[in-house]
Amino acid sequence: MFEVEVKELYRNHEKYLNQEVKVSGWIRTVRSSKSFGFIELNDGTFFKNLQIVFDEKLDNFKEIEKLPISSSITVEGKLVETPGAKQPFEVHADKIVIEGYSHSDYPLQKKKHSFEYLRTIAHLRPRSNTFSAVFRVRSVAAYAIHKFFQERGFVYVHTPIITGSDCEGAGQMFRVTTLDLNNLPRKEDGSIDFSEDFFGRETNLTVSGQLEAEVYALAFKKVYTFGPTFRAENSNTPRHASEFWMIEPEIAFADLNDYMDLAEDMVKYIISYVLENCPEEMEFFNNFIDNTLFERLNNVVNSDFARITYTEAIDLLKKSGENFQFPVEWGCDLQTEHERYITEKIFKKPVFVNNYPKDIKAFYMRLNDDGKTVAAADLLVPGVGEIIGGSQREERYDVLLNRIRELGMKEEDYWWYLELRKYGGTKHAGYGLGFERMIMYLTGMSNIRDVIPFPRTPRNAEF
RNA sequence: UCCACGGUAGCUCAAUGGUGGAGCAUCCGGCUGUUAACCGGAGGGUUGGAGGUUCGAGUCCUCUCCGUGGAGCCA
Repeated sequence: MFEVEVKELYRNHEKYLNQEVKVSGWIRTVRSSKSFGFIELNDGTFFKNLQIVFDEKLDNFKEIEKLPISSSITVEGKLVETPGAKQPFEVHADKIVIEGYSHSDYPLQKKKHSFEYLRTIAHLRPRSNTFSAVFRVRSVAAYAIHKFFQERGFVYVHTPIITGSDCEGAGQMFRVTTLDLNNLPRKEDGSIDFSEDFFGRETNLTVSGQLEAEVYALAFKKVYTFGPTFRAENSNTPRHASEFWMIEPEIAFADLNDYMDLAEDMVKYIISYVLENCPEEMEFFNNFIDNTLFERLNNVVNSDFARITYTEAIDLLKKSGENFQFPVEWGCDLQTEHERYITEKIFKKPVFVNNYPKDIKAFYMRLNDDGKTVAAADLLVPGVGEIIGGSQREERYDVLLNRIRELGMKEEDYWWYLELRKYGGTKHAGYGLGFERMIMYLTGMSNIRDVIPFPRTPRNAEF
Protein backbone atom coordinates (compact mmCIF):
# COMPACT_ATOMS: atom_id res chain seq x y z
CA MET A 1 0.00 0.00 0.00
CA PHE A 2 1.35 3.42 -1.05
CA GLU A 3 0.41 6.47 0.97
CA VAL A 4 0.54 8.95 -1.86
CA GLU A 5 -0.33 12.51 -2.85
CA VAL A 6 -2.42 13.33 -5.90
CA LYS A 7 0.37 15.27 -7.59
CA GLU A 8 2.62 12.22 -7.37
CA LEU A 9 -0.13 10.07 -8.90
CA TYR A 10 -0.46 12.42 -11.87
CA ARG A 11 3.29 12.76 -12.37
CA ASN A 12 4.20 9.05 -12.02
CA HIS A 13 0.99 7.13 -12.35
CA GLU A 14 2.58 4.07 -14.04
CA LYS A 15 4.36 3.30 -10.79
CA TYR A 16 1.07 2.98 -8.92
CA LEU A 17 -1.13 1.34 -11.57
CA ASN A 18 -3.08 -1.63 -10.23
CA GLN A 19 -1.51 -1.05 -6.82
CA GLU A 20 -3.22 -0.34 -3.53
CA VAL A 21 -2.98 3.37 -2.65
CA LYS A 22 -4.08 5.51 0.28
CA VAL A 23 -5.06 9.14 -0.35
CA SER A 24 -6.46 11.86 1.94
CA GLY A 25 -8.28 14.94 0.71
CA TRP A 26 -11.37 17.08 0.50
CA ILE A 27 -14.46 16.20 -1.51
CA ARG A 28 -15.15 18.58 -4.40
CA THR A 29 -18.30 16.77 -5.58
CA VAL A 30 -20.15 13.49 -5.09
CA ARG A 31 -22.33 11.93 -7.81
CA SER A 32 -24.10 8.78 -6.82
CA SER A 33 -26.63 6.26 -8.11
CA LYS A 34 -28.46 3.53 -6.26
CA SER A 35 -25.50 1.26 -5.70
CA PHE A 36 -22.36 3.19 -6.66
CA GLY A 37 -20.99 6.68 -6.96
CA PHE A 38 -18.10 8.97 -7.88
CA ILE A 39 -16.14 11.40 -5.75
CA GLU A 40 -13.90 14.17 -7.06
CA LEU A 41 -11.17 14.33 -4.44
CA ASN A 42 -8.69 17.19 -4.14
CA ASP A 43 -5.84 16.76 -1.68
CA GLY A 44 -4.35 20.22 -2.07
CA THR A 45 -1.11 19.03 -3.67
CA PHE A 46 -2.32 19.37 -7.23
CA PHE A 47 -4.63 21.49 -9.33
CA LYS A 48 -6.53 18.48 -10.66
CA ASN A 49 -8.81 16.13 -8.75
CA LEU A 50 -8.61 12.39 -8.28
CA GLN A 51 -11.76 10.42 -9.12
CA ILE A 52 -12.80 7.90 -6.49
CA VAL A 53 -15.30 5.18 -7.39
CA PHE A 54 -17.20 3.72 -4.45
CA ASP A 55 -20.05 1.23 -4.24
CA GLU A 56 -22.44 -0.44 -1.85
CA LYS A 57 -19.84 -2.99 -0.81
CA LEU A 58 -18.59 -0.27 1.55
CA ASP A 59 -20.39 -0.60 4.89
CA ASN A 60 -20.69 3.22 5.06
CA PHE A 61 -21.90 3.62 1.44
CA LYS A 62 -25.10 5.47 2.41
CA GLU A 63 -23.15 7.89 4.57
CA ILE A 64 -20.43 8.54 1.98
CA GLU A 65 -23.06 9.18 -0.69
CA LYS A 66 -24.55 12.01 1.38
CA LEU A 67 -21.32 13.71 2.47
CA PRO A 68 -21.52 17.46 1.93
CA ILE A 69 -18.96 19.19 -0.31
CA SER A 70 -15.56 19.79 1.32
CA SER A 71 -15.86 16.97 3.83
CA SER A 72 -12.43 15.41 4.35
CA ILE A 73 -11.84 11.70 3.86
CA THR A 74 -9.11 9.08 3.59
CA VAL A 75 -9.51 6.54 0.81
CA GLU A 76 -7.83 3.17 0.36
CA GLY A 77 -8.20 1.31 -2.92
CA LYS A 78 -6.73 0.27 -6.22
CA LEU A 79 -5.53 2.73 -8.86
CA VAL A 80 -6.83 1.74 -12.31
CA GLU A 81 -6.67 3.37 -15.72
CA THR A 82 -9.86 4.70 -17.33
CA PRO A 83 -9.19 4.79 -21.07
CA GLY A 84 -11.36 7.18 -23.03
CA ALA A 85 -12.66 8.95 -19.95
CA LYS A 86 -12.11 12.56 -18.94
CA GLN A 87 -9.64 11.59 -16.24
CA PRO A 88 -6.63 9.33 -16.94
CA PHE A 89 -7.17 7.05 -13.93
CA GLU A 90 -9.27 6.57 -10.81
CA VAL A 91 -9.23 4.79 -7.48
CA HIS A 92 -11.66 1.97 -6.76
CA ALA A 93 -12.27 2.37 -3.06
CA ASP A 94 -12.07 -0.55 -0.65
CA LYS A 95 -12.38 1.65 2.38
CA ILE A 96 -13.32 5.29 3.00
CA VAL A 97 -12.73 6.88 6.41
CA ILE A 98 -14.48 10.15 7.15
CA GLU A 99 -11.95 12.56 8.68
CA GLY A 100 -14.15 15.63 9.06
CA TYR A 101 -17.73 16.48 8.11
CA SER A 102 -18.63 19.56 6.16
CA HIS A 103 -22.10 21.09 6.16
CA SER A 104 -24.84 21.57 3.59
CA ASP A 105 -24.49 25.35 3.87
CA TYR A 106 -20.89 25.22 2.58
CA PRO A 107 -20.83 28.30 0.37
CA LEU A 108 -18.70 27.08 -2.53
CA GLN A 109 -20.89 25.42 -5.12
CA LYS A 110 -20.05 23.31 -8.11
CA LYS A 111 -20.48 26.26 -10.40
CA LYS A 112 -18.87 29.55 -11.25
CA HIS A 113 -18.90 32.18 -8.54
CA SER A 114 -18.11 35.84 -9.06
CA PHE A 115 -14.73 36.97 -7.76
CA GLU A 116 -16.53 39.67 -5.79
CA TYR A 117 -18.44 37.03 -3.86
CA LEU A 118 -15.35 34.87 -3.35
CA ARG A 119 -13.57 37.85 -1.77
CA THR A 120 -16.19 37.83 0.96
CA ILE A 121 -15.16 34.26 1.80
CA ALA A 122 -11.40 34.66 1.65
CA HIS A 123 -11.07 31.81 4.18
CA LEU A 124 -12.67 29.35 1.74
CA ARG A 125 -11.74 30.65 -1.69
CA PRO A 126 -8.36 28.85 -1.85
CA ARG A 127 -10.44 25.66 -2.19
CA SER A 128 -11.82 26.84 -5.54
CA ASN A 129 -10.16 26.06 -8.87
CA THR A 130 -9.15 29.60 -9.75
CA PHE A 131 -7.63 30.44 -6.40
CA SER A 132 -5.99 27.08 -6.09
CA ALA A 133 -4.22 27.94 -9.35
CA VAL A 134 -3.48 31.57 -8.45
CA PHE A 135 -1.83 30.84 -5.14
CA ARG A 136 0.18 27.92 -6.40
CA VAL A 137 1.50 30.16 -9.19
CA ARG A 138 2.21 32.87 -6.63
CA SER A 139 4.34 30.48 -4.61
CA VAL A 140 6.22 29.18 -7.64
CA ALA A 141 6.81 32.72 -8.95
CA ALA A 142 8.24 33.78 -5.57
CA TYR A 143 10.60 30.83 -5.69
CA ALA A 144 11.60 31.70 -9.27
CA ILE A 145 12.52 35.21 -8.16
CA HIS A 146 14.75 33.98 -5.36
CA LYS A 147 16.28 31.43 -7.69
CA PHE A 148 16.98 34.04 -10.36
CA PHE A 149 18.83 36.35 -7.99
CA GLN A 150 20.60 33.68 -5.96
CA GLU A 151 21.92 32.03 -9.12
CA ARG A 152 23.43 35.39 -10.06
CA GLY A 153 25.13 35.92 -6.72
CA PHE A 154 22.73 38.47 -5.28
CA VAL A 155 22.48 38.71 -1.48
CA TYR A 156 18.97 38.68 -0.03
CA VAL A 157 18.63 41.58 2.41
CA HIS A 158 15.84 41.89 4.98
CA THR A 159 15.10 45.58 5.16
CA PRO A 160 13.02 46.81 8.09
CA ILE A 161 9.22 46.79 8.11
CA ILE A 162 9.11 49.50 10.77
CA THR A 163 10.97 52.55 9.61
CA GLY A 164 11.94 55.88 11.08
CA SER A 165 12.41 57.64 7.77
CA ASP A 166 9.66 58.35 5.31
CA CYS A 167 11.88 57.09 2.50
CA GLU A 168 10.94 58.59 -0.82
CA GLY A 169 8.63 61.12 0.72
CA ALA A 170 6.12 59.49 -1.61
CA GLY A 171 2.85 58.13 -0.38
CA GLN A 172 0.92 58.26 2.84
CA MET A 173 2.31 55.98 5.52
CA PHE A 174 0.75 53.88 8.25
CA ARG A 175 1.84 55.11 11.65
CA VAL A 176 3.27 52.64 14.14
CA THR A 177 2.69 53.67 17.74
CA THR A 178 2.00 52.36 21.21
CA LEU A 179 0.79 55.73 22.50
CA ASP A 180 -2.66 55.79 24.12
CA LEU A 181 -4.75 57.46 21.44
CA ASN A 182 -7.23 58.67 24.03
CA ASN A 183 -4.56 60.32 26.10
CA LEU A 184 -1.71 61.56 23.92
CA PRO A 185 1.37 63.12 25.51
CA ARG A 186 1.71 66.75 24.43
CA LYS A 187 4.61 69.13 24.19
CA GLU A 188 4.25 72.70 25.44
CA ASP A 189 3.20 73.94 22.01
CA GLY A 190 0.39 71.37 21.92
CA SER A 191 1.96 69.02 19.37
CA ILE A 192 2.25 65.32 20.13
CA ASP A 193 5.39 64.32 22.03
CA PHE A 194 6.72 61.31 20.16
CA SER A 195 9.74 61.08 22.43
CA GLU A 196 7.37 59.20 24.72
CA ASP A 197 6.43 56.72 21.99
CA PHE A 198 7.83 53.18 21.89
CA PHE A 199 10.84 54.05 19.73
CA GLY A 200 11.25 57.55 21.11
CA ARG A 201 10.40 59.02 17.73
CA GLU A 202 7.80 58.86 14.97
CA THR A 203 7.76 55.52 13.16
CA ASN A 204 5.83 54.12 10.23
CA LEU A 205 5.43 50.99 8.15
CA THR A 206 7.85 50.98 5.24
CA VAL A 207 6.77 52.14 1.80
CA SER A 208 9.96 50.84 0.21
CA GLY A 209 13.15 49.11 1.26
CA GLN A 210 15.17 50.90 -1.38
CA LEU A 211 17.26 53.27 0.72
CA GLU A 212 18.26 50.43 3.04
CA ALA A 213 18.93 48.17 0.02
CA GLU A 214 21.34 50.80 -1.30
CA VAL A 215 23.25 50.54 1.98
CA TYR A 216 23.77 46.84 1.43
CA ALA A 217 24.49 47.17 -2.29
CA LEU A 218 27.43 49.40 -1.39
CA ALA A 219 28.74 46.58 0.79
CA PHE A 220 27.73 43.42 -1.13
CA LYS A 221 27.60 44.82 -4.69
CA LYS A 222 24.46 42.89 -5.72
CA VAL A 223 21.49 42.65 -3.36
CA TYR A 224 17.73 42.31 -3.45
CA THR A 225 14.86 42.64 -1.03
CA PHE A 226 11.57 40.76 -1.26
CA GLY A 227 9.02 41.65 1.34
CA PRO A 228 5.81 43.45 2.23
CA THR A 229 5.38 47.18 1.81
CA PHE A 230 2.57 49.45 2.91
CA ARG A 231 0.87 52.49 1.46
CA ALA A 232 -1.92 54.33 3.22
CA GLU A 233 -3.17 55.88 -0.01
CA ASN A 234 -6.91 55.96 -0.51
CA SER A 235 -6.53 54.15 -3.81
CA ASN A 236 -9.57 52.25 -5.01
CA THR A 237 -8.42 50.50 -8.13
CA PRO A 238 -7.89 46.91 -9.27
CA ARG A 239 -4.13 47.52 -9.33
CA HIS A 240 -3.49 48.94 -5.83
CA ALA A 241 -3.44 47.39 -2.38
CA SER A 242 -2.50 48.92 0.95
CA GLU A 243 -0.25 45.97 1.72
CA PHE A 244 1.66 44.44 -1.14
CA TRP A 245 4.93 42.66 -1.82
CA MET A 246 7.81 44.19 -3.65
CA ILE A 247 11.11 42.94 -5.06
CA GLU A 248 13.85 45.58 -5.00
CA PRO A 249 17.23 44.67 -6.47
CA GLU A 250 20.11 47.12 -6.14
CA ILE A 251 23.47 46.81 -7.89
CA ALA A 252 26.69 48.75 -7.36
CA PHE A 253 28.90 49.71 -10.31
CA ALA A 254 25.81 49.58 -12.53
CA ASP A 255 24.04 52.16 -14.65
CA LEU A 256 20.57 52.53 -16.13
CA ASN A 257 21.22 50.08 -18.98
CA ASP A 258 22.48 47.46 -16.56
CA TYR A 259 19.24 47.80 -14.61
CA MET A 260 17.10 47.43 -17.73
CA ASP A 261 19.10 44.37 -18.86
CA LEU A 262 18.66 42.75 -15.47
CA ALA A 263 14.95 43.55 -15.24
CA GLU A 264 14.29 42.18 -18.71
CA ASP A 265 16.15 38.95 -17.92
CA MET A 266 14.25 38.63 -14.65
CA VAL A 267 10.79 39.06 -16.19
CA LYS A 268 11.58 36.48 -18.87
CA TYR A 269 13.00 34.09 -16.30
CA ILE A 270 9.94 34.28 -14.06
CA ILE A 271 7.55 33.70 -16.95
CA SER A 272 9.53 30.74 -18.31
CA TYR A 273 9.88 29.18 -14.90
CA VAL A 274 6.17 29.40 -14.12
CA LEU A 275 5.14 28.12 -17.56
CA GLU A 276 7.41 25.14 -17.06
CA ASN A 277 6.52 24.36 -13.48
CA CYS A 278 2.79 25.11 -13.37
CA PRO A 279 1.55 23.72 -16.70
CA GLU A 280 -1.91 22.69 -15.43
CA GLU A 281 -2.54 25.99 -13.71
CA MET A 282 -1.36 28.03 -16.68
CA GLU A 283 -3.50 25.94 -19.01
CA PHE A 284 -6.47 26.73 -16.81
CA PHE A 285 -5.77 30.48 -16.90
CA ASN A 286 -5.39 30.40 -20.65
CA ASN A 287 -8.68 28.54 -21.06
CA PHE A 288 -10.89 30.25 -18.50
CA ILE A 289 -9.39 33.59 -17.46
CA ASP A 290 -7.61 35.09 -20.48
CA ASN A 291 -7.38 33.16 -23.72
CA THR A 292 -4.62 35.39 -25.07
CA LEU A 293 -2.38 34.52 -22.12
CA PHE A 294 -0.02 32.01 -23.75
CA GLU A 295 0.31 34.13 -26.83
CA ARG A 296 1.15 37.18 -24.74
CA LEU A 297 3.62 35.45 -22.42
CA ASN A 298 5.40 33.64 -25.23
CA ASN A 299 5.68 36.92 -27.06
CA VAL A 300 7.36 38.49 -24.01
CA VAL A 301 9.80 35.62 -23.54
CA ASN A 302 10.79 35.61 -27.21
CA SER A 303 11.04 39.32 -27.94
CA ASP A 304 13.38 42.10 -26.94
CA PHE A 305 11.71 44.73 -24.82
CA ALA A 306 11.43 48.09 -26.50
CA ARG A 307 13.44 50.94 -24.99
CA ILE A 308 12.56 54.54 -25.67
CA THR A 309 13.24 57.81 -23.95
CA TYR A 310 10.49 59.85 -22.36
CA THR A 311 11.13 62.52 -24.99
CA GLU A 312 10.68 59.99 -27.81
CA ALA A 313 7.51 58.71 -26.11
CA ILE A 314 6.07 62.21 -26.07
CA ASP A 315 6.87 62.59 -29.78
CA LEU A 316 5.24 59.27 -30.64
CA LEU A 317 2.12 60.20 -28.70
CA LYS A 318 1.93 63.61 -30.36
CA LYS A 319 2.34 62.08 -33.82
CA SER A 320 -0.23 59.36 -33.14
CA GLY A 321 -3.11 61.68 -33.91
CA GLU A 322 -4.97 60.03 -31.06
CA ASN A 323 -7.40 62.22 -29.15
CA PHE A 324 -6.24 61.80 -25.55
CA GLN A 325 -8.27 62.98 -22.59
CA PHE A 326 -5.07 64.44 -21.14
CA PRO A 327 -3.07 66.46 -23.67
CA VAL A 328 0.54 65.40 -24.19
CA GLU A 329 3.22 67.95 -23.36
CA TRP A 330 6.89 67.51 -22.53
CA GLY A 331 7.18 67.79 -18.76
CA CYS A 332 3.87 66.15 -17.91
CA ASP A 333 3.79 62.74 -16.36
CA LEU A 334 2.51 60.01 -18.67
CA GLN A 335 -1.12 59.23 -17.91
CA THR A 336 -2.51 55.72 -17.85
CA GLU A 337 -4.05 56.23 -21.29
CA HIS A 338 -0.66 57.28 -22.67
CA GLU A 339 1.16 54.34 -21.13
CA ARG A 340 -1.41 51.92 -22.46
CA TYR A 341 -1.25 53.41 -25.92
CA ILE A 342 2.54 53.08 -26.02
CA THR A 343 2.70 49.49 -24.82
CA GLU A 344 -0.54 48.12 -26.29
CA LYS A 345 -0.97 50.00 -29.56
CA ILE A 346 2.48 51.10 -30.68
CA PHE A 347 4.80 48.32 -29.49
CA LYS A 348 2.43 45.51 -28.48
CA LYS A 349 5.06 44.27 -26.04
CA PRO A 350 6.84 45.44 -22.85
CA VAL A 351 8.46 48.85 -23.15
CA PHE A 352 11.01 50.65 -21.00
CA VAL A 353 10.45 54.38 -20.99
CA ASN A 354 13.52 56.15 -19.65
CA ASN A 355 15.09 59.54 -18.90
CA TYR A 356 12.07 61.32 -17.44
CA PRO A 357 12.00 65.01 -16.53
CA LYS A 358 13.51 65.40 -13.08
CA ASP A 359 10.51 67.31 -11.73
CA ILE A 360 8.19 64.32 -11.97
CA LYS A 361 10.60 61.84 -10.40
CA ALA A 362 12.10 61.15 -6.96
CA PHE A 363 15.02 63.01 -5.37
CA TYR A 364 17.50 60.11 -5.42
CA MET A 365 17.45 59.59 -9.20
CA ARG A 366 20.64 60.51 -11.04
CA LEU A 367 20.59 63.83 -12.83
CA ASN A 368 21.53 63.52 -16.49
CA ASP A 369 24.05 65.83 -18.16
CA ASP A 370 21.24 67.83 -19.80
CA GLY A 371 20.26 69.05 -16.33
CA LYS A 372 16.57 68.44 -17.16
CA THR A 373 16.12 64.70 -17.01
CA VAL A 374 17.00 61.89 -14.65
CA ALA A 375 18.25 58.37 -15.35
CA ALA A 376 14.96 56.65 -14.49
CA ALA A 377 13.09 53.95 -16.38
CA ASP A 378 9.65 52.41 -15.97
CA LEU A 379 8.67 49.10 -17.51
CA LEU A 380 5.20 49.20 -19.05
CA VAL A 381 3.43 45.99 -20.02
CA PRO A 382 0.21 45.52 -22.01
CA GLY A 383 -2.84 45.03 -19.82
CA VAL A 384 -1.33 45.88 -16.46
CA GLY A 385 0.61 49.07 -17.08
CA GLU A 386 3.62 49.90 -14.95
CA ILE A 387 5.07 46.85 -13.20
CA ILE A 388 8.61 48.06 -12.63
CA GLY A 389 9.95 51.45 -11.69
CA GLY A 390 13.64 52.06 -11.23
CA SER A 391 16.62 54.30 -11.79
CA GLN A 392 20.30 54.89 -11.59
CA ARG A 393 20.84 56.54 -8.21
CA GLU A 394 22.52 59.88 -7.67
CA GLU A 395 26.00 59.00 -6.40
CA ARG A 396 27.42 62.55 -6.35
CA TYR A 397 27.26 63.92 -2.80
CA ASP A 398 26.81 67.56 -3.75
CA VAL A 399 24.22 66.94 -6.42
CA LEU A 400 22.19 64.75 -4.06
CA LEU A 401 22.39 67.26 -1.23
CA ASN A 402 21.28 70.03 -3.59
CA ARG A 403 18.28 67.96 -4.66
CA ILE A 404 17.27 67.29 -1.06
CA ARG A 405 17.46 70.98 -0.23
CA GLU A 406 15.74 72.01 -3.47
CA LEU A 407 12.75 69.84 -2.57
CA GLY A 408 12.63 71.19 0.98
CA MET A 409 13.29 67.79 2.52
CA LYS A 410 14.81 67.43 5.96
CA GLU A 411 18.53 67.01 5.39
CA GLU A 412 19.13 65.51 8.84
CA ASP A 413 16.77 62.59 8.11
CA TYR A 414 19.07 61.43 5.32
CA TRP A 415 22.45 61.70 7.06
CA TRP A 416 23.22 58.00 6.70
CA TYR A 417 22.00 57.91 3.10
CA LEU A 418 24.28 60.84 2.25
CA GLU A 419 27.23 59.18 3.98
CA LEU A 420 27.05 56.33 1.44
CA ARG A 421 28.21 58.94 -1.10
CA LYS A 422 30.96 60.11 1.21
CA TYR A 423 32.66 56.76 1.89
CA GLY A 424 33.46 55.14 -1.45
CA GLY A 425 30.30 56.05 -3.26
CA THR A 426 29.96 54.65 -6.72
CA LYS A 427 27.40 54.61 -9.47
CA HIS A 428 24.61 52.18 -8.70
CA ALA A 429 21.11 51.37 -9.90
CA GLY A 430 18.05 49.43 -8.84
CA TYR A 431 14.34 48.97 -9.30
CA GLY A 432 11.13 47.87 -7.69
CA LEU A 433 8.87 45.15 -9.05
CA GLY A 434 5.31 44.94 -7.73
CA PHE A 435 4.96 41.24 -7.03
CA GLU A 436 1.17 41.19 -7.26
CA ARG A 437 1.26 43.03 -10.58
CA MET A 438 3.66 40.39 -11.86
CA ILE A 439 1.21 37.70 -10.72
CA MET A 440 -1.63 39.50 -12.47
CA TYR A 441 0.41 39.62 -15.64
CA LEU A 442 1.30 35.94 -15.32
CA THR A 443 -2.22 34.69 -14.69
CA GLY A 444 -4.45 37.16 -16.51
CA MET A 445 -6.28 37.90 -13.26
CA SER A 446 -7.54 41.47 -13.47
CA ASN A 447 -7.87 42.48 -9.82
CA ILE A 448 -5.01 42.70 -7.32
CA ARG A 449 -7.43 41.59 -4.58
CA ASP A 450 -7.56 38.20 -6.27
CA VAL A 451 -3.83 37.52 -6.35
CA ILE A 452 -3.00 38.20 -2.68
CA PRO A 453 -4.40 35.76 -0.09
CA PHE A 454 -5.90 38.32 2.30
CA PRO A 455 -6.08 41.66 0.51
CA ARG A 456 -5.84 44.90 2.47
CA THR A 457 -7.49 47.82 0.73
CA PRO A 458 -9.20 50.97 2.01
CA ARG A 459 -12.03 49.98 4.40
CA ASN A 460 -11.19 46.31 4.07
CA ALA A 461 -9.09 44.29 6.52
CA GLU A 462 -11.46 41.43 7.27
CA PHE A 463 -9.76 38.09 7.93
C1' U B 1 -10.53 61.51 -3.25
C1' C B 2 -13.48 62.39 -8.09
C1' C B 3 -16.85 60.30 -12.02
C1' A B 4 -20.17 56.30 -13.72
C1' C B 5 -22.91 51.94 -12.73
C1' G B 6 -24.92 48.47 -9.32
C1' G B 7 -27.15 46.19 -4.42
C1' U B 8 -33.83 41.37 -5.18
C1' A B 9 -33.66 33.62 -2.28
C1' G B 10 -27.32 30.52 -0.11
C1' C B 11 -25.16 31.85 -5.43
C1' U B 12 -26.00 34.07 -10.57
C1' C B 13 -29.77 36.97 -12.35
C1' A B 14 -35.32 38.40 -14.11
C1' A B 15 -39.69 41.41 -12.66
C1' U B 16 -43.98 48.66 -17.65
C1' G B 17 -45.48 52.32 -10.35
C1' G B 18 -50.33 47.26 -9.69
C1' U B 19 -50.31 39.26 -6.74
C1' G B 20 -41.71 39.26 -6.26
C1' G B 21 -39.91 34.68 -10.41
C1' A B 22 -36.07 31.31 -12.95
C1' G B 23 -31.54 28.40 -13.07
C1' C B 24 -28.08 26.44 -9.80
C1' A B 25 -27.40 25.16 -4.55
C1' U B 26 -30.09 22.79 -0.22
C1' C B 27 -33.65 18.83 1.51
C1' C B 28 -36.64 14.27 -0.01
C1' G B 29 -37.29 10.40 -3.74
C1' G B 30 -35.54 7.72 -8.36
C1' C B 31 -31.51 5.96 -11.35
C1' U B 32 -25.63 0.20 -12.57
C1' G B 33 -20.06 4.54 -15.51
C1' U B 34 -20.90 9.64 -13.81
C1' U B 35 -17.53 13.85 -14.64
C1' A B 36 -20.72 21.71 -14.01
C1' A B 37 -24.22 13.89 -14.01
C1' C B 38 -29.42 13.18 -15.05
C1' C B 39 -35.09 12.76 -13.83
C1' G B 40 -39.27 14.02 -10.27
C1' G B 41 -40.91 16.72 -5.90
C1' A B 42 -40.40 20.24 -1.64
C1' G B 43 -38.73 24.23 1.38
C1' G B 44 -36.51 28.98 0.90
C1' G B 45 -37.67 36.66 0.64
C1' U B 46 -38.05 42.89 6.19
C1' U B 47 -35.94 43.62 -2.31
C1' G B 48 -28.54 46.88 1.72
C1' G B 49 -30.34 50.77 5.63
C1' A B 50 -33.22 55.42 7.00
C1' G B 51 -36.73 58.86 5.40
C1' G B 52 -40.16 60.80 1.54
C1' U B 53 -43.84 60.98 -2.88
C1' U B 54 -48.26 57.85 -4.08
C1' C B 55 -54.65 54.74 -3.33
C1' G B 56 -50.36 51.48 -4.14
C1' A B 57 -42.88 51.49 -4.34
C1' G B 58 -38.10 46.14 -5.78
C1' U B 59 -39.34 50.13 -9.39
C1' C B 60 -39.69 57.39 -8.46
C1' C B 61 -37.02 61.26 -4.96
C1' U B 62 -33.38 62.53 -0.74
C1' C B 63 -29.68 60.84 2.53
C1' U B 64 -26.50 56.89 3.92
C1' C B 65 -23.68 52.18 3.76
C1' C B 66 -21.40 48.61 0.69
C1' G B 67 -19.61 46.73 -4.09
C1' U B 68 -17.78 47.09 -9.23
C1' G B 69 -15.56 49.83 -13.34
C1' G B 70 -12.76 54.29 -14.85
C1' A B 71 -9.45 58.43 -13.14
C1' G B 72 -5.72 60.41 -9.74
C1' C B 73 -1.51 58.46 -6.66
C1' C B 74 1.91 54.46 -7.57
C1' A B 75 4.35 49.08 -7.58
